[in-house]
Amino acid sequence: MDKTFEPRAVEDRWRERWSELDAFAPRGSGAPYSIVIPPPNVTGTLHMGHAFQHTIMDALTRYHRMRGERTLWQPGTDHAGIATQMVVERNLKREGRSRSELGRDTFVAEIWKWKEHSHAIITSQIRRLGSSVDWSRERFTMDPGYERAVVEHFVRLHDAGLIYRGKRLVNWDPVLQTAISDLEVKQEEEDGHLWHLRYPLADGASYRDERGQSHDYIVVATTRPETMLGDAAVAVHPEDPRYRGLVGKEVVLPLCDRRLPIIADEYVDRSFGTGAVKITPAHDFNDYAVGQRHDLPLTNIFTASARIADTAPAAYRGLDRYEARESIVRDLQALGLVDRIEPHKLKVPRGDRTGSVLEPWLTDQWFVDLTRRQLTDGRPGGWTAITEPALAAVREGRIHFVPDSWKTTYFHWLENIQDWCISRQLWWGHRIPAWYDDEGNIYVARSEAEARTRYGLKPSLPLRQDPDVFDTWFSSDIWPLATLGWPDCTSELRSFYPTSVLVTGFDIIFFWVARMVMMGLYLGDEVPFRDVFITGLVRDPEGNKMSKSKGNVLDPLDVADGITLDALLAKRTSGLMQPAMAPKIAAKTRKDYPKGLAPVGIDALRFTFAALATNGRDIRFDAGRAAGYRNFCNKLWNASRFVLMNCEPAEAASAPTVGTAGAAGIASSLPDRWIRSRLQRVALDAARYFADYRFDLLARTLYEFVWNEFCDWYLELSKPTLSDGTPAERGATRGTLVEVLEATLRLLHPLMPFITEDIWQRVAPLAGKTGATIMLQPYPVADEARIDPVAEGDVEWLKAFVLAVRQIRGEMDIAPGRRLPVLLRNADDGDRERLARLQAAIGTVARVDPPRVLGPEEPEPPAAAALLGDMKILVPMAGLIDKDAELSRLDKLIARIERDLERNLQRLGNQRFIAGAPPEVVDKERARVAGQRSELATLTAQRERIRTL
RNA sequence: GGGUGCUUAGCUCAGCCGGUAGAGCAUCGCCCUUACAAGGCGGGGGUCGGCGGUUCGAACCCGUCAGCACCCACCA
Repeated sequence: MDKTFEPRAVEDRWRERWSELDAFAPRGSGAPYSIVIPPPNVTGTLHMGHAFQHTIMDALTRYHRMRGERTLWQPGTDHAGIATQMVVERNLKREGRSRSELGRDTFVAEIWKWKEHSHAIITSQIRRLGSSVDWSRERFTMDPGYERAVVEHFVRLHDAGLIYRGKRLVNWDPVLQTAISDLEVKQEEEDGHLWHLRYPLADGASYRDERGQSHDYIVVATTRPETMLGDAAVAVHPEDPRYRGLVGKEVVLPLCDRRLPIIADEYVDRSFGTGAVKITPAHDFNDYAVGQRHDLPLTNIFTASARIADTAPAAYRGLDRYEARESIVRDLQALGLVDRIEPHKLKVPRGDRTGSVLEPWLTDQWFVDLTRRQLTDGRPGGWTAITEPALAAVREGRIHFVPDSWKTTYFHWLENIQDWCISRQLWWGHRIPAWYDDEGNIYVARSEAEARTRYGLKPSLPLRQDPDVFDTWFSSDIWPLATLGWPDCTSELRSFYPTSVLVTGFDIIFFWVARMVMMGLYLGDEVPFRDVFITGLVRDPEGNKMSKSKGNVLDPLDVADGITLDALLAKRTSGLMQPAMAPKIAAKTRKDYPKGLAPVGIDALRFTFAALATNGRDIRFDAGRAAGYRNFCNKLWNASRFVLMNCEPAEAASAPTVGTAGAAGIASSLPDRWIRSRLQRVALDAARYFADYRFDLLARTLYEFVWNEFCDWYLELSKPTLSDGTPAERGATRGTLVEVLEATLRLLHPLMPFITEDIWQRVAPLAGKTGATIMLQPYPVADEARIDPVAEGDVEWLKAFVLAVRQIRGEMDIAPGRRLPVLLRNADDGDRERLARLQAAIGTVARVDPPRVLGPEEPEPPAAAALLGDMKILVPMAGLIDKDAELSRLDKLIARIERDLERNLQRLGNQRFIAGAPPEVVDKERARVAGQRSELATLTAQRERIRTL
């Protein structure tokens, strides 16, 4: 083995080998365990968040596979309608081409080309990460079988009365020129103005203001003066005394030569502005509702690109909405109709993809009814809305959120849900399976041919398919079903649905999780997954969200493989939407990664994600942490080298190598029993942490076991046996080394697949194990009979002994290599017995001569002292230890004990503590105080002795 | 306007059922001790955001305030 762990070579070797072995496919006849991948968008490449979630999913997959379950991790990718179309449009724009120029078919062909490109990158990234997905089952949301499922999905919902088409006010993106759903709208507070406009009263009516002054107009306040062209009324509150006499009268809409009624509606807030509101039903969601109540006409004044339409006065037609605003305000000012303009903060709706300001716009769209319709397919169980079973499933615990608190968010959204607009005026996506004849009749069916037979249409009747496509999420909400073969009742569907767990981010609980639950229950008659493990977001070192535009993204493979500062700078500053940001991005990058990133390898990257995966919280990616786990890999690598050097047949020729420790009458040494005992406890913990999705605690437990117990203590304790033990003793220790290392590799494998596989291949034969891959070996299960509290106690004693000597050595700056004499005072029988057994180990590990127990009357030489219970450990000072240094060390020790003792005495002096606390706590406290008192006495005496030298 | 989460060492974070605060990184000292200098050994470093309450005992439970973050919502 090389002296240092070189991740890349190891990764490449095993990735290929696993692929040859077809080891990722479900096998065996165990209980099924399945995870569907949240399909990455084919918009580009995987980011840190994907790598994070993949770590978790792969750890779960490998763990359950090793436990012998029939395990499937279903892979695939998502066509991601808007997102992908935008990427391709942007690329075209760079080449000076456009979507409209290409036409639909050519454009879609371009997107397919892009899809292949992005898909190739994504799948190679997934392979690099070691994700053990079953590639043979890979799906894409637009592959033919999936397409069929999406059509079936729509038709079934439609036939059950859960789909309708209608002219509604929707969120319209004038740049993309498509409707989007409520979820895709981001409301941001922005600085704007509140324009107070005077609308003249008709027929000589008048309005008296608070000060009794009479006006021939009323003032309405608006943040969007240009929408006045579409006004249908002015509304006041029914109980507003200021306007009581005006309700039912009319105003003259300036610039438009129209009369508008003054209406009364509870919607109006009397305290805002003047208490009078212009109502524009076709361009505002609230006004739309008011308009419905009062039967107001809908005047659509915008075109699809948010220019003024021909329904408006000629003067403004064709103007962009903001040009129109300026122009209208100018004209109103000229007429003296602008009362005043105030600065005002308002919520501006923007598309989460384009960032463009959205318009509420009146169009024909398809909706899923999530609120009010009765199902017409006679479904048993009292379905009222499709949301109800989805709420019940979580409420009744058939689906568990981890962390549990996310269910609140889920409930809140489903309980306040609106109908879902699923049609998009895009070219990339699933065409809606609906056909129209020339009279506008709609025929929904699985195909045009089916439409004709279903609705009895003549073959000659011309039909046009709806040009729109579905919202991406309308196809991904059946992902767990469709990837397993639905609508066919395949054996995969039967065994792997419901899936075991969904691992995803909180940002798509609404978009995806809730909708999958609804559709899974409706179409699949079962929840789509039992657990939902919600991960946090991966953020940059300052806690900012990672995004290309902020220039703070990291490619997970760059973390694994390392990247120079220059290359990272180039990646982050190229192809920016706002090139002006480049210097700022470069500066921040230089600050965060002054030397670029050193390679850490996939295993360390994965271990980092696991260790940071605490309780669903967002994580700040910490390159230092990753480097620490790279060191951990190296530690494991070198510990394995040590084991192999000492246990490989050539090295071990002089003694029995392995075999089961304890077999053949070989007595296990204390350290052997201790480390095996610890191993059982670790296996116990690991099982618990997997069950609880506590990957952070899992990682920490394994890290500490390997480093702090196996390496720091067990390997050191094995050395004297390996060099000086009898052949039988050596054989037993070799057996334990190999046995514990081999099991540890299996414990670690789900988190660190590559390094564990590579080492396991060399270690397994020594442990008498065979197998093509560690992946298919059983995950260690604790054997509680091998937990050995006596051995654990003995080793604790030994560690305390060694630490005491090391403390003296360290504080006195005595070279580690220098052997020290040690004398003992007050050793009781237990101490003597342990000493006899552990003398060799102590000698090697603490680098001391065999400790000698002083006789009762034997005088004590000047020495530095430490305590182990009542036993005093003495390191004679002669030629080694400076008197003042030892005095100050003792002072420090004494001060610390005094401080603690004082606090504890105070506690014991408290009657209510004695009376109120459980007796065992009080006893523990008493024992502690007694110990501290005696330590203090001994150390104080020791200090006096040294002082008087 | 509702809701959720967070605040612990210089930094990033653990801390389970309430019982004397932990890790990694950073820092200081001694060491190239044949598994590992990507290492070993030792040290220093915390009023657990503030205040109040419950309790024999609070980082942990309750209340409150402050700050930060996020989510939802139709106030022109």
